[in-house]
Amino acid sequence: MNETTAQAPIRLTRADGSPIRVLVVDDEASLTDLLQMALRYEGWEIKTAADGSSAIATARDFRPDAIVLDIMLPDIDGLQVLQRLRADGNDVPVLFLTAKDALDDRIAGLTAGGDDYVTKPFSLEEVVARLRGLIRRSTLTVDANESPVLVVGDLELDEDSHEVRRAGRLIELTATEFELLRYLMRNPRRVVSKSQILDRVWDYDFGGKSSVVEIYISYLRKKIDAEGSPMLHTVRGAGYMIKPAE
Amino acid sequence: MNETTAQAPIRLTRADGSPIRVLVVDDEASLTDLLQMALRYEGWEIKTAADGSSAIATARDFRPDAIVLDIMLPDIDGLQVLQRLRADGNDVPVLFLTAKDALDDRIAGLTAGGDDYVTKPFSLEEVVARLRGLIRRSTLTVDANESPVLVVGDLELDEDSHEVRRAGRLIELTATEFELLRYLMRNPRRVVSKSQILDRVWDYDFGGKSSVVEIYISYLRKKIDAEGSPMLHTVRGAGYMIKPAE
DNA sequence: ACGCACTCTCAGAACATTCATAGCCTTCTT
DNA sequence: AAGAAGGCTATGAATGTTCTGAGAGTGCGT
Repeated sequence: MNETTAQAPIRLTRADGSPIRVLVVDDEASLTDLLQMALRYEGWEIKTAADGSSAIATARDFRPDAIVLDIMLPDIDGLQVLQRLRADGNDVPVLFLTAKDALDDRIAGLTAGGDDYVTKPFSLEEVVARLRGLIRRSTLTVDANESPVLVVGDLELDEDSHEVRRAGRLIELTATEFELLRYLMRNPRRVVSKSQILDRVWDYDFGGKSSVVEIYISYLRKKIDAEGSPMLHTVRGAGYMIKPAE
Repeated sequence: MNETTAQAPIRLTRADGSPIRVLVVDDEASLTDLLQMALRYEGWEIKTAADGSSAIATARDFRPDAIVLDIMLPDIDGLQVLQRLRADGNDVPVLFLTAKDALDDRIAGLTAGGDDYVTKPFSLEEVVARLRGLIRRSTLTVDANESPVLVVGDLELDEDSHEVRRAGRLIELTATEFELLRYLMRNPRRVVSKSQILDRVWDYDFGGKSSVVEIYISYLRKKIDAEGSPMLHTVRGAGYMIKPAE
């Protein structure tokens, strides 16, 4: 039979099957709303906080599996929030949000502890991918059969090495092509609209036309569907879909 | 199966599989925090102490597999802490931290006793490597299949002798090149970002640009990938990755 | 004190990526 | 069958990223 049909929706869970819990901390409501929606859609349980002290309190009660934490907060600095958590003996992995220009010194040393960061503006796919990576690597929460490799038919995408192979042959993708393909492969046999793609794969402040998606689908086709039967399908008036070649 | 996912993170454990325990002793909280984060990420269990007397007490209770011990402590000198431990019959290996200028003969003699030291400021890779070495050599704790030789394809790096060979041919590396290569080889087939590299391989007080990493990658390529197919890969916008040549 | 090896900055070259525009093609509707 | 709508892709400009050569500064050993 076709082993790709057995592929359940890719849904990271705790070892006991209960949903992943994530705490989102940012003082801009529009951002927490956006992240909350996106992460809920992953099947995760989300709580939000708008400042450092309530973040610390919520981290204690809610016991999240990961925290998304803006560096710039109205009361306590995000990095100090991290210190307080660690002083409490809380090992939860943290994904920091930071403005691209405010970078450098403050972030220094963070990734060495297994934490990570993304710069604003980000794409939701990127945040979700980083969170999945952090959670997968954290010792707290592990669903053992969770792998960094997405498979659809003879197409494989490795999130750790960033390698993509079709029928075993290595394919070079640019960063955007990679994220687009990852998104499609996380939704196999499901039509996703151009606006869904734009909302997930492009930065949230992207101001361009939705025809970029067409362009990038075209790039992907040249690389993925170059030989062999096509896996990338246009559903006219609806969007795009990936599925194993017949 | 996909053999690229089979590669487990290199994780030293005790003979019974339980996590390595390390006691970190330093009066600067920022340093113990940094080490704690980094060593936890190795999968180890960490306790910290800020002075000599609590270090001695914790060493008794916690029974660590190794101790990281600053020489300069508010109450008892680090070397005296060592003496007291040994007087107690505790053979735990010790990694001393010392300022570069405070290097004295007494410290130099330590390595003869099976202990070791690093000078501040250090890189986390160096501390972790020294600790791994100490633990590996200590009779207490051994996972038998733990070897000082990292192997990726036909590339070998010996952490004991500091020898690096590609296809059997000896390659001379500078200290920084060696640490960078070691870090990459400890994360084979995984993209590591420039900030991750900077955080792990460069001293914690390094204030420069992340473009040093590009330069050292370039040095490594000239030596490692000089002939034969390349093993060091740039993943544009993401970082670098090492993997066996195809 | 000298020379050598090493580390790191700078600046420009080389290269890759992103995205808009525009014309062509395909499919749908009437 | 014609027109309209939607989709595809070649071209190229602007931008962003990485590589590399030249050289300054540092520290080490002799």
